[in-house]
Parts: sequence; C-alpha cells; structure tokens
Amino acid sequence: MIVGTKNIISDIKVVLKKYSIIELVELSYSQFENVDIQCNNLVKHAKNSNIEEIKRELKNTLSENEYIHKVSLAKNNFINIELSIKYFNENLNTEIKQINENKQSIIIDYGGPNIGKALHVGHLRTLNIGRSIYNTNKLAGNKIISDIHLGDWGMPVALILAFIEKNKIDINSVNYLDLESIYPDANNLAKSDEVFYENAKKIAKKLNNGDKLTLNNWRKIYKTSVTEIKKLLKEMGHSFDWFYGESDVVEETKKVIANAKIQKKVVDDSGALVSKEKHEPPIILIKSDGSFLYLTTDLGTIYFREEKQAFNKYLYVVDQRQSNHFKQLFSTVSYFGLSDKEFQHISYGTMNGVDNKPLKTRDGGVYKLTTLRDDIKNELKKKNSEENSLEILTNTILTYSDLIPNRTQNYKFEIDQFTETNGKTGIYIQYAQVRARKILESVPQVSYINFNGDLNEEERNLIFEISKFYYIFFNSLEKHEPHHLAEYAYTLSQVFNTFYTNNKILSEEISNPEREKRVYLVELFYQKILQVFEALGIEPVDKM
RNA sequence: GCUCUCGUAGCUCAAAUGGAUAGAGCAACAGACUUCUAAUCUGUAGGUUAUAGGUUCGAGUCCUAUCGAGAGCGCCA
Repeated sequence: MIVGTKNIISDIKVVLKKYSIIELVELSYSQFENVDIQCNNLVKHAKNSNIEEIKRELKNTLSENEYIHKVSLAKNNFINIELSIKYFNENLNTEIKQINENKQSIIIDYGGPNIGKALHVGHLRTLNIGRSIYNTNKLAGNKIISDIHLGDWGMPVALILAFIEKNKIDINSVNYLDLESIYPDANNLAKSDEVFYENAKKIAKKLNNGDKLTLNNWRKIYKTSVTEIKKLLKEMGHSFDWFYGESDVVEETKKVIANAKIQKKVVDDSGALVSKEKHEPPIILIKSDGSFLYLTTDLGTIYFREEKQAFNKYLYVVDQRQSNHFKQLFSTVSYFGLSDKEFQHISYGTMNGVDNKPLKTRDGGVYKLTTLRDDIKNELKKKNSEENSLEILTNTILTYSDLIPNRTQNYKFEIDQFTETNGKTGIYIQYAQVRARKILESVPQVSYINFNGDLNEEERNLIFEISKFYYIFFNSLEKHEPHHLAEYAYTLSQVFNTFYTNNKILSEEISNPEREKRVYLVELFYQKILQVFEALGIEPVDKM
C-alpha cells in the first residue's frame, strides 16, 4: 500500500464500477522514466468492448485529481501516473505509528546461543535479523518483547560438566576461553567414548532432577559463560528484554508433560514418552533414560510465556534447517492446547563457506565473532577512520553486510566481502548520513516547507525516493524481511549523494528560498535515513 | 530412499498479490577534486533468468519433467 493514494484508488474504482468492473484496485511503483506509480488493473480488461471509453473516462477523472500531476494510458492499458507536488507536501511527514492500523503484541525468540560455546559467525544472522524485526516493530508501535532463549540446559551443558569431572579440572578455575575449548573436546569424546557419553546422560538427568552439587557446578559454568556472552553482545549493540534460557522452564516443562498425560495425549513407546499425534518422525517428549528433548523444553517455554504475558504472536528467528522442528513444535502446541496464538518460524538461510556448505560450528575451524570484528576493524584502520567511530563502523559492517541478502536464502560468507568498504556497504550509508548531518549542524533548523513545482531533477528524485519510505518499511515489517530496508538505505543514500554533489546548499551563490528548500530536503533525508538505521539496528556515527 | 529449499551478469546479491524494457554492488574500462568531506559523483561494457514443456492477455515468479547445488530425516540442540 502506497501512502496517501487512497483517493486515487477510489477515483479509479468509481470509473471501473460504472462499467461493472468491481475488483481490488492496487497501485505499484513504476520503473519507467517519468512515471511514479502505475495501476495494472485495466490490462486484463483489454477485450472489454468499452475499453476505449473507460480509458478516456479514467484519463479525465484522474487528470482532475489533485495528487496527480500527469496521467497517461499506455497502449497496453497500463495507467501511468506522475504524482503532483501536493502529494509530496502531504505525504513526507506521516508518522509510522499512525499508518499501522493493526497493532500487535509479539514475542520474538532468538533461539539463543549455547553457553560454553564461543559466539561464531553463524550467530550473526539470528542476532541481526532478530534485532531488525524487533526495532521495526517498535517503530510501528507494536508491543514486542525479545527473549534470547539461551541454550543453557540439557546435553550440551552435561557434556561440559562430564568433561570437567573426567579430567579432574578445578571448576572454579575455568574461564570462558577454557569453556570454548572444552565443549568441542567433550562433544568429540562423546562420539568415541561410550562410557563418557553415558556419564554425561546421567548428569543431564541429575540436572533435571535438581541434584544440588550438579546444579552448583552448572551455576558456575553458567555465570562464566553468560558474563562473556553479555559483554560481547553489548559491544555489538545487542540487548534483550528477557534473558531467559532453557534452565528457567524446567518446572513448566514438567507441567506440560503432566497435563499431556492427564489428557491422554501421550503414550509410552519402548520406554520413551511419545505424542499420540501422528508425525514422521514421531514426537518424543521424554527419552527412555528420562531426560527431556529440545522440543519438550520449547513446549515448557511456551507454557512459561503464556503464564507470564499475553502475546498474540510468537516469532522464532532460527536457522531454516530447523523448520521441521518448528513444524512439529507448533503442531504439538495446538494438539496439547497450550496456546491458540499465531506461531511463526522466521527461518533464514545458512551462512555458507566458499565450498557452498554451511560453516560448521565444531572443532578447530570455527570463525569466532570476535575474530571477525577484529578483521573488520583492521581493514577500517587502513582507511584512516576516525578513532572514535571505529567501533560503530565495525558494527555497521557486521550488521549491514548480513542484512543485505534476503534472509530466506543461503548466502556465501566471504571475508573480503564483509570487510569491503566501497560500494553497497555500511560505510556508504554512514557516509551519506554524516554528510547530511554536517550540513544540518551548520544551519538553523528549517520548519515545514511547502514545495512548489520548482524542483530540479535531483531534488525531485530525492523527494520521490523519500516518499517510498513508508511502502518499504511496511513491506519489511509485514514479511519480516529486513533486506528491503537495507536495500532502501542504499538507494536512498545514493539519490542523496547525487543530489549533494550536484547541488550546492550552503554556498553564498545560493540565496534564500532556494537554500531553505534544499536544507529542508536534507532534513527530510536525514530524518528518514535515521529511521531506516534504527530499523536495521545501525547506530549513526558523528564523524568519519 | 523419503521430505524440503534453491539455480538470475565473471563474482556477490535485488526484482512487493504474476505486469511493460530483469536491477544494484564488486571486478574491468573511460572521465570528474581551487567549490558544504572524492569513504563521493558521471559514463561504457556485461543476460536465451540451468534446460525442455505447460498454464494466460502477460512468467525470473505458478505447474510438470530433467540436470545441478544444499539441508532435514526416533530418543543431539
């Protein structure tokens, strides 16, 4: 829906209705030169006997519309519209919250990192996509709560504890770097050493049963790991409303199981507890050794959230490889009657290496996030970045490069591409923003201005591009796809840069109506690009 | 074997419910700094949208087949 076009649509509808054409009328942006928006409705009525008459009448009616500067009907029946200055004067300052008629209450689950494992490049997508969806919803006036949903329970932790126990490591001396090497070692050991694996399973069970000594050890590991995770996330500009994990829902998970038993919706299958709902593979809730699975804990988490707050939508920002898991989870939620809310898996493609296979998380070759940050920072230092902006620019690259590709596709992770500072990059959009900011700092603010028709090509292009903001924002919001906004940040900056290089603003040659108009244009650009930054989770720099 | 996702320029990616002439960036080539920051701007070149059919006014987008790539598949998360 293009903002401010309701009355154009209704004009078209009225004419079509006279000829008994009653249908949904829609407008879309056009790629043609000197055409802003187009209407495709008429194309399919080419064989209508009144087509010429309809076209004539449409042209007459639309020519009268004050939001339209020029209308033309193509031979193949596309309706091409050039918008009037009045349209822009009225539609560049609308508040997003006012346009959003369907306010929602949402919880967004980041399918969190696991404690004891280093954050690696594979974690980038969930963080970036999640934050963008979160911010976009906030801007739209929706209520949204983010929960990191930490992987802090079950087998992964049990493996770490078992490894510490087996090698008689002093748990009090273990720091986060130790943990990062312990997990892969323990994981490998479990594959070859059956006794060790059995031991780990026992520890997992002890955790679920609340064994005091095991819990104490778990707490130490938890604290060491979480402190480090929080520190890195903060440096990267990520924060969460809730920092709950699987360990917080142990009791709730048990309740879910108990209720399912009462409702007779589960059955014993060779020692394991399985849902009666038909699925392939079947849904196992409790393993034959008594411990819970991933899905079981997720059910507990939903129980926990339902108790805590009323949401009407659950979003899970998790890798597409888990789509089957979520299909089963959502199905079980409704089968068990846990919630009747809307559940959605916001899946994203894997980040692949040059071999086109997902970057693996285990053993030696893990590309840690901290390493990636350092690599980018070093690349930026070569370009003589302002020292103060280095952190923010690094984060910008880390976010922007990741949000540019469509989330639903896999994409190839290449370090060169990530550290690139030319072209369609975070650096480019920051630079445009800094240029605008610099201008605005040196002049007093211009209050609202009505444009007249006296706009040159670059000015007109900039205004038009700015007006697309609402369409793209809501497209991103509704589809949970940040890449539309990321792409827009680039095109908007590009149009601004062209305007900037070809039009002097503060020069003495430019006198007042002209100058004030251009300053106002810069203000409009700045205001919109900042909102896009906000929606993407990018902090603007002061200088560069 | 079964299920799912994908295949667009040399490379990395766009293309809103099916719309007109498929767009960007990188790399390549040619230009623009005495002027609000050149981390910028302007231009050239680059395509049978994997292949073959089908649906229709109209297909990169929907359907079928083939080829190619990736992912998931009972007690890991």
